[in-house]
Amino acid sequence: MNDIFKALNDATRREILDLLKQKDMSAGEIADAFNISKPSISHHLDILKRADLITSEKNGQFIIYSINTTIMEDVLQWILTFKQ
Amino acid sequence: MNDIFKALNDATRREILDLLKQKDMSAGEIADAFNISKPSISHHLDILKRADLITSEKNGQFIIYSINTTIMEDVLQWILTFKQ
DNA sequence: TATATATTTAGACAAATATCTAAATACTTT
DNA sequence: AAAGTATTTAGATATTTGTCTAAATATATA
Repeated sequence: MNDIFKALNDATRREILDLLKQKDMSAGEIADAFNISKPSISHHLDILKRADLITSEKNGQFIIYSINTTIMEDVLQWILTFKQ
Repeated sequence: MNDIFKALNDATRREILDLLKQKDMSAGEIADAFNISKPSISHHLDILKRADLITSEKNGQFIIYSINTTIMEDVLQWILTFKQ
């Protein structure tokens, strides 16, 4: 839970998730969507991956990232404990 | 949304919310539940309050904190955008 | 009014974080 | 094999964060 909230505590990373919600993307495509250096985006992707919020798969010289919605379920459950 | 995720990105603050989920508590009662100084807890309460996750009301020399579940709805909605 | 209790504010400090540039690794193409 | 493209790793740096102690503020009580 710590890793998840840590990962979500950054606007850039939340935007990355918003992008991946729409379609899988390579690291480069993701980086192109931001005004931030590729190494920094790579670091953000690493944090998201450690939190299991995304997965990656190598495809030739590209690395394709996908969102992992099952982890969101954990957050959802935590939030729901406050809903009554 | 930034303030909310920032507030949730700390185990102590999430525990404070878990406590307040059960009942309203004074700052002192909350502090007593942790092995952390009162000023530090006061600081955590401030961050939770800025995020609107809790409210406070003065009662004599005590300040009583309550959870504000309506803000959780915002997080819930954000999470739900990933659920399909 | 003086003392005790509850809480916050102020200021300091070590640890964590987001960012950068330069270099390394891995794959593709010529 | 050499050159180009994609991505990460390494190392540096400024900012943010969580914590502390000491002091200030506010209320209650003797």
